Parts: sequence; structure tokens; C-alpha cells
Amino acid sequence: MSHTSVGVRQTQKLRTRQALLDAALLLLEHQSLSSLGLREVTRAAGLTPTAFYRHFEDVAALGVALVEEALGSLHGLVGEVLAETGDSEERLDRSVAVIARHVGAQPAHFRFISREQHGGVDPVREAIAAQLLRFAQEVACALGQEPQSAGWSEEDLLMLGGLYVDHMVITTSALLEAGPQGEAEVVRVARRRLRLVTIGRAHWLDEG
Amino acid sequence: MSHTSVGVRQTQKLRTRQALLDAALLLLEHQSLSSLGLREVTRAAGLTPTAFYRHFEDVAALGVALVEEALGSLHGLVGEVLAETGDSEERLDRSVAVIARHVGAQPAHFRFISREQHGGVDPVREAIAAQLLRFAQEVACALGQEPQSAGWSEEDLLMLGGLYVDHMVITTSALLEAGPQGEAEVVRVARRRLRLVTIGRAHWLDEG
DNA sequence: TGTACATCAGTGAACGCGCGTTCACTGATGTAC
DNA sequence: TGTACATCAGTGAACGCGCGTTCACTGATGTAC
Repeated sequence: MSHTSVGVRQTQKLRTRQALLDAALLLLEHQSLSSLGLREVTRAAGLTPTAFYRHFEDVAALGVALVEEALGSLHGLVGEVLAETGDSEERLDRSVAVIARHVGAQPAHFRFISREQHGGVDPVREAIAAQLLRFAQEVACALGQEPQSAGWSEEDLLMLGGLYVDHMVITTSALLEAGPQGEAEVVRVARRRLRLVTIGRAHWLDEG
Repeated sequence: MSHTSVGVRQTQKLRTRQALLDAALLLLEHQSLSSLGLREVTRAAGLTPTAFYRHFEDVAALGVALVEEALGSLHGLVGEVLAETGDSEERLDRSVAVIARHVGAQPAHFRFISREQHGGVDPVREAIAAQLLRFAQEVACALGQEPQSAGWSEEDLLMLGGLYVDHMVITTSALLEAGPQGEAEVVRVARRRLRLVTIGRAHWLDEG
């Protein structure tokens, strides 16, 4: 056990870093990032305040790392859901169900994103905007490969992708506000909204 | 000038209260409410910290007052815009133009609403949600009076009203982020999004 | 109209507290030979 | 394998600062007679 491949030191450092992220996310359940204190986070993580600086320059940098943690792993999802077969009604219901499942499983992450999307910390807002733009592009790309999108301009596909993504975000916020007992109703309305947008899509070229 | 009808004292008190609201709104341009300090506000307003308590119980109460100031006067607007004549394309463009004009004229108010809609201060979030729900109901009511809405359930009208209101909010956020030079592009996309929703509305009963 | 008293918006001093950041440190882990 | 040195994640004390809230106050405005 004289020298491991990964390094005991690095492993422990990453574990501490994760403890800071976890503690911060927990505290952010009931406050916003700009009022979150460095000492508050280290205290919750069981560390000295000064230890914080070994991992992040300041609380804003920790916030950017949280954005990556919350949204980074979701990118594959879009393609998967849209690639599945079924009529548009089925795929629409499945999309909403996937959102509801993720929000239910990781509420703190989604609350953080919803809260900080327009929050007071510039680098965090920018990081979220960049991730959401990527989602919109991915959705646009996936939609563009469907036969129903024949004749659509790239610009209109991106417009539609953005529309879907913004609704995804609105739905997550609504789910968080409604809590578990209000989930069914939120899902119902989200489905009908998506259906209306999808109908608009089907007739876009007739009237656009 | 021995005794005026309104009261010199009350007038001055209201003036001071307004100075606190104005100072707070200015400071909130670059931070969120939960990190705004009471001393910060009174300093900017040219008052002693203790004077704050003559007007608001705490900063959250001031935030609720700002919500009223930002959104309270807008309720008439919805009916006016939707009541005007013209085909749906014209009315749609006019709606977006009205939003852009208001955001351009009162950016700080709209930034505040956008930032605090999902912010960390419960009473403020609730006040905003209540106002936006009223807007959605007003839009639903106005839509319900149009001939195109024949056969629509109240629930679907409210769904559509909420859809329009949420897009109004997204558009204001996008306008604020884009700044004056990006306004034209945001307006273009917002129009196309609204058009797509409107097309969906026109075919809702065929396929719903 | 004039006087005597009540109200109350804003003051200024004081308090204890938690904050972010600095610094020199400790001791386990990593590395060179 | 063993030894001697380097690295560096986390410590603990100390700092100056701005915070929210309290309290007794002042003096202009309001009111009763």
C-alpha cells in the first residue's frame, strides 16, 4: 500500500470537495446563493472556514460547480426520450414523466437551478444559461431529424427547442412549488401545454 | 397653513417610504433580496438604520411592497391589449411590443420580479405567484370572450392564459438579459413563439 | 386665534454577533534515491 | 526496502468590519380647548 494508482490524498480531497457541495446544496434549499456564507458551508460540512479555499475561490465558484453537477449529467437524456418510438401523445407524456421523476429524485438540484437561473450571482447565471442553451440546441437537433420537421428552418427548430426547454424549466419549478401532493395536477397541465405546442408545430408550415 | 387636509406628516412619511423603495430597487439591480441589508437600504436613502422600522417590519416586507409597485399597476393592461381589434398576427405583435416598451421603461422593476419569482424569500415569492395567477385569470377571461374560444372549457382557458403569462415573464427576462442592442432579436423570437402557440390554439379542438 | 399637551417620524449611541480573509502551523501523503 | 526531503489538505488564532436590533431621545406636526 506504499503508492496507489489514484492517490490517497487526491481521493480524500475530492471527498471533502463533495462534502462542501452537498452541504451547500442542503443549505440552499431555503436560501439563495448570494446570501450563502462560506463559514456556513464549512460548518455544515464539518470543516474549518479556511479549508474552503483549498477547493473553491469563493462561494460563486462553488455555485458554478453545482450547476455542472445538477445539469451536466442530463444531456444524454434529451436524445433518449425523443428517440423512443410511439405517437406524439405517448412521447409527450413520457417526457413529462421523466421530468417529474428527476425532480422527485433530486429536488434540491432543480430548486437550485430554478432559483439561480435569474439570481444575483453573475457567473452562476451565465453557467445555467449556457447549459440551457445546449439543451435547446440538442432538442432542436433531435426534432430536426424527425420527418415532421421537413421544411423547417434551423432558426425555427431552435425556436421550438427553446420553447420546449423553457417549458421543462417552468414545469420543474411548478413541481417544486406544488410538492408531492400537487404533482399530479402540475403534470396534467404541463401535458396539455405541451400538447398545444405540439399541435402548433404540426400546423406551423400551413400558416407560418 | 395651520392644518392641511392630507397632513404634512403623512405626506412626508410616504415620501420617505418611497425613498426606501427607490433605494432598494436601485441596489437590487445587482443583487438579490435575500442578500440586501437593512442598513444598506437606509444608507442609500439617506436615513438612519432605525428609521427603516417606521415603514417596514423587515426587508422581506419591503420586498412585498415592491412586488405590488411593480405588478399592481399592470392589471388593466391585459384587457386593453386583448380588447383591441385586428387579426391575431397584429394583436400578437402589439402584445410583444407592449411588453418590450414596459421592460425598457422600468427595467429595474421587471428584473426584480424575474429574480425573486423563484428567489429565497418566501413572502415575496408568494406575492409574485399571486399576482401572476391573477394575470393568468385575466388573460383566460379575456380569451374566453372571443369567438375563437367557443367550446373551450374553463380549465383549458386557464391553461392557455397561464401559457401566455409564463411566456410574457420569459420574454421580460430575455429582454433584460439581452439589453437594448439584443432587443430586436428577442422580440423576433418571442413573436414566433407566440404565433406557434396561437396556431396550436386554433387547432386545439380539432385534435384535443 | 392662542396655548398646552400628545403624537410620532427620524436620530444617534450602543450591543453582541457572524462574516471573509490572513497567516504561520501540523502532520499525513508522495517522491527521489 | 529504507531514508530523507517535499508537498499540500486541513488547522486554529486573529483581524477588522458591517450587520440587525434595542433604547432613550428630539423636535416638528397634530389636536383639544
